[in-house]
Amino acid sequence: MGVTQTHLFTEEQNELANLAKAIAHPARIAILQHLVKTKSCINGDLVLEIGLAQATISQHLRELKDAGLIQGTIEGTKINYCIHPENWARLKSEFSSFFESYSACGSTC
Amino acid sequence: MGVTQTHLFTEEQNELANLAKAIAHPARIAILQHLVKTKSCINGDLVLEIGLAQATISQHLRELKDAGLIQGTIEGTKINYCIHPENWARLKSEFSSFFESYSACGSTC
DNA sequence: ATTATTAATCGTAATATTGCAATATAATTA
DNA sequence: TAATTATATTGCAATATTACGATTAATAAT
Repeated sequence: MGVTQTHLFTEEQNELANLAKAIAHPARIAILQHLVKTKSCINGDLVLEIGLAQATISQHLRELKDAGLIQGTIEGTKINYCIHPENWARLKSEFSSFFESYSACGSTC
Repeated sequence: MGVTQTHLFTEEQNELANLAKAIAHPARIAILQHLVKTKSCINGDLVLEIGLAQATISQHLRELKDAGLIQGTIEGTKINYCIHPENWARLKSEFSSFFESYSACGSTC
């Protein structure tokens, strides 16, 4: 045990859960907020901005990249990360439709 | 190690990450979708609906309750769960403002 | 009172995540 | 080429999560 039984759920449910998991850590929230604010940034900035070790930041960046939320372009020895516009929009719309499926009116609890 | 260093982050970042974590599992997404659809439901329904064991569903329900996303009222031997309207609205608005902080126009990647 | 029904809790095993030091890789500069 | 700089990867330890059987608690029905 200890492994999520993804086969029990729909593609949509697993996808939404994975997207949520990608942002389910304050460091990754902080990274995304920094990317949004500065429009782009390099890995080293984040190590200073956030107090975590370089290896840890790199790991969080990879998770965000794997989830498709950010992309990086090589600039010399540095790597310039930024939000992935299309996937960000998709994330936003998937969460929106999830949240909006509930209209608070007729709750019988 | 293995423990998230919450002290490095703002209240807002930790809160958003925790809310994301609450929905970062397909079973919890499925439970919420079922609650949205049926307006209310009991634990036993979910055990049939989803293929997980009763103890596992109960555990997921507690996580959703701890995050404030659902509430339950006792009805005889059963417990009737439903979405927590105010907290759902808060969740929705926090995610909205997070997603909308990024406007896709000026990305320089 | 005893028995059924329903859900929560406990205990435990398996797996995942978080974090970092050390090392490796890749591009730049002297 | 060698040294430097910046990031990725590896290996490992600590902690968290997921899942479920067994048990418990609380109410309902007989």
